[in-house]
Amino acid sequence: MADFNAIQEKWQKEWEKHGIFRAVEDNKKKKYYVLEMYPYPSGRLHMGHVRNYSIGDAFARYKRMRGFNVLYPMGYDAFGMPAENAAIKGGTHPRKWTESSMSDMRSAQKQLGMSYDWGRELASCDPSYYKWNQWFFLQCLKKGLAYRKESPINWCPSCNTVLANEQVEDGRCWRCSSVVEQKNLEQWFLRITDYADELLEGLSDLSDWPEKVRVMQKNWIGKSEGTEIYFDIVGEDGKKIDRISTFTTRPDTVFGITYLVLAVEHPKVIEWTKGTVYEDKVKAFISKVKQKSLIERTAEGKEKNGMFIGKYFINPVNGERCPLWVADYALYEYGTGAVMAVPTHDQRDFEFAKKYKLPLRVVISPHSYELDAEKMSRAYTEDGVLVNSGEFDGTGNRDAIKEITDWLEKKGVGRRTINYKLRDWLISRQRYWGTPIPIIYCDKCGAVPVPESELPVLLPDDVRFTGEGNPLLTSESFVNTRCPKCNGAARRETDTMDTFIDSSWYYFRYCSNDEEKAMFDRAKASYWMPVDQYIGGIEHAILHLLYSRFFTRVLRDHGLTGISEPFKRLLTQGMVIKDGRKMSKSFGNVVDPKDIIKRYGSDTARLFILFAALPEKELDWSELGVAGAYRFLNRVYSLVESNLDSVMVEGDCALGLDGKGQNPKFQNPKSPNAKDLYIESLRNKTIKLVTEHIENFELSLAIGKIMEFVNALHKYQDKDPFIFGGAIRSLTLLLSPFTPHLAEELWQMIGSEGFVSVQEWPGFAEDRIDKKAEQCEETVLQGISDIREVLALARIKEPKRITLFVSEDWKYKAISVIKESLEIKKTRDPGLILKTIISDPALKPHGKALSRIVPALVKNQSKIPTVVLDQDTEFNALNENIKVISDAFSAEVEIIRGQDSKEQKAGQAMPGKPAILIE
RNA sequence: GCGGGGAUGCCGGAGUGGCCAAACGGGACAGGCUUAGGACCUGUUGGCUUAGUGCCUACGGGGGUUCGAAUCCUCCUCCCCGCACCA
Repeated sequence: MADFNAIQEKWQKEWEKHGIFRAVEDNKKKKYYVLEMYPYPSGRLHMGHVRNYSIGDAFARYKRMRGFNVLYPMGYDAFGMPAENAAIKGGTHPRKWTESSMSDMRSAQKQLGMSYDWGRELASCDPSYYKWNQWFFLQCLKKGLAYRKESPINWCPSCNTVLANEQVEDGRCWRCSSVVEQKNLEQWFLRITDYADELLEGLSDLSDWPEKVRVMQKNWIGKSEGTEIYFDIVGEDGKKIDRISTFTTRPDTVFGITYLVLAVEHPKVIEWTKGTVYEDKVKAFISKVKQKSLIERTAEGKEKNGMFIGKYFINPVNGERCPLWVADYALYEYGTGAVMAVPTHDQRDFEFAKKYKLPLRVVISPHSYELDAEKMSRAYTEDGVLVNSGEFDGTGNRDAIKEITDWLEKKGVGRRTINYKLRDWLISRQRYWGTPIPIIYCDKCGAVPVPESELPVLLPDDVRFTGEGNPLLTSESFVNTRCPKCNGAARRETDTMDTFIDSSWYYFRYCSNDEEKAMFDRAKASYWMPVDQYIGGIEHAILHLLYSRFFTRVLRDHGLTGISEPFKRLLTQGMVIKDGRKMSKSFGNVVDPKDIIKRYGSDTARLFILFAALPEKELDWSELGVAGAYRFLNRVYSLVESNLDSVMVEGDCALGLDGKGQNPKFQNPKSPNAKDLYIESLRNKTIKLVTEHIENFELSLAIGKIMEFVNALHKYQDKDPFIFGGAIRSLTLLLSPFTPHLAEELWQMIGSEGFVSVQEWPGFAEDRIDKKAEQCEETVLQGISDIREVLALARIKEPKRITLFVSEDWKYKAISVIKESLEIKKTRDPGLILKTIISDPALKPHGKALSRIVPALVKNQSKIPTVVLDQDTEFNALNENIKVISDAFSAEVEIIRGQDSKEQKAGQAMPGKPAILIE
């Protein structure tokens, strides 16, 4: 049994000593940037991390072996609440806590054998990093992309800070799950909405992102095209007092408006009721609604509440006067905060109107029946024809959308507009452990930006962590400063930035992590960026990935980069679960990677985790599975160790099936025999499939193929040392991305030079024809399972003639087998020949099958001179098709009739199954 | 409600028109090795079976297309995930 822990330590030291994973810009080489979402250093590496890195490392190693100049860095998302909470609890300074966590994490990552370029490491809590957050913020400020505004915001009472919209899940804080409160505060925002349209448009270019993530982002941005309609507001006396605008996507229903609702936050509600009999009641209603939590207000199936506010509006299309209401179902943040209500054609309005006995009027009539407003049980939201709509009666409702909008625009009572759900990004946080916002408040000059020359604004150390309020407020030396403009006494902004700012550009920083004069070196970034392969959890589908896409565009518009999209290809890895639930402390089902590594070694941990499930899927942790991976690695080790005397490594391939020609040193007179050929062709096939699987991120399938190969090598008797040696060499190369330590060890054992980690990936032949393997003995095989191999052999031998005997059951199958053996892919365009065949009704039954192969054969210029298909007389059509084949190849086609000749020729051919004779 | 993804053998999980009773691994069973256990190796692992290159039943359920369907179309059921009073 191999001592995997010793092997892994040995090679980790060697790799480090020789610095083989360092990435250096080289314009002559094609780059490839592999990146995992940098972790928050919580101090404990969990299985999710191991999975994330195992996937990334396997891919980075593979790409490196494919000859790419690979950038594969690691760093830490080092600002954040847990460090601060630890300080409150334990009295350790967040910096200290974070640094020790990072060091634990780093050593665990090194122990796993990840091939990072550690020279590019970064930590976001480092002043040399967060300085550039501040600089970037100031640039945004100059451009008007950063602004300060008082508005209703989400407040987490437990974290003692505000949250961005993206950080509220089901009305709860994304971190601590406390119920989020609504507050009105003055805060800093980034104007991400300026980029809403571009962020949406850009999604269509991200073809290598999971559909799911793209859809989630699309929904989050929530673009909807519609119409703004203006209504004059009148009092009881009919006198116009104001004007209001509403947003709708259904202008075709304007004639059905019977009331209008305003959101409770809408300032006009207070204004218009002031001093009226409605004032007190409305105020009471508003405060009642506002008291409710976000969860209560948005709960499913919640009953809608509202009240009349004593004012009316005039519908511009028909001059009708209808009542104005305030209601909790209108959202102030969306559209204009005012909604035109059409109860007959909107379910929400319908429910509200029924509850408060507001009138209903049908304006869209279904094609096949008539609606009666009195009898409707729910709103009619399908298409139909306009009725009760004046000059628009009889128009289809979809056409009416355009026509009515045109009409509104012409009359100056409406206009086309676009609405987004996306809100600006609130970046202020009332916490200590983050990037200080570089702003100084002066009584005279207002909010004054810190001059760039004074950056970074350092986080002070003289703070007290009381657990109440922002610790930064306790630092006198930080808070009290002088105004950069007037030099008068002033106070610093004590809010820090959302840590998502840090993670929105760290991937640029890796390109030149030591750059002191800029966020990053533009030239280096333009070599490495964009990230070619990004890997991380689905939980960042919106937050981090949307912010990063926004940041990259801002950087672009600032002239710092030429790209718009930071991540070319994205893989969202699945969760690691155990016993049917997520691995988590609260479920008590956590498996510590350290224990697994100690017991089985890193290679086993990595192999299991990659083999147990496809990367995107959930991975069910299984102790038995881990043991299985461990057994497999032992089997591989002993396969090599106990057969070292049969290993002769003279290149990958003895017979030249890799297309490079036969190895001149290969001269075993008994070889190649069928077993040798089988191993050789399996080797070729394995390389091909493993390569394809890795490219498609089907890592578990790639490993499965390697396992099959190992099983076959175990069964390989009377080994030819060249062929076996070549197979072992290939196997070692294939294993290298997955179990790099064992691969290095094997590489050394078989006497190969250098590190396997930086060898060239093995090649494979797409086409297995090899003229130099002609000497292999003439073979006659029969039976279904052999067809494929026989045809492969046939091609090596360049036979004069192949006779394929098929019974009726097998006609179609045989054709498809030929097709596949000749490596003809699906032909979607059957071309001229197909037309000829199916135009004759007599050919119909087999036309389809043959029509797929014949044009393909022609196109591929198959090297088989003669194809003989046995046939039953009733299948005249087959004859015809064979003629087609014959013409296509200008070759002789023999048709053998009857049982006798079949049995004769095939020798042992059994009825019902095909046989092949090679001459 | 809208959107995305699923349902395969004892289990995890491949397979997207014919080498499919279904890869690979786990588990189980039998045998070998061994003082024994473990480890390792070999074989079996849907049912029937005259043991055959045999038959039947099967890839969530119904219907369809096809010479042929786990795979394509259609309807249905159930599960997971995201968004959700977005006008």
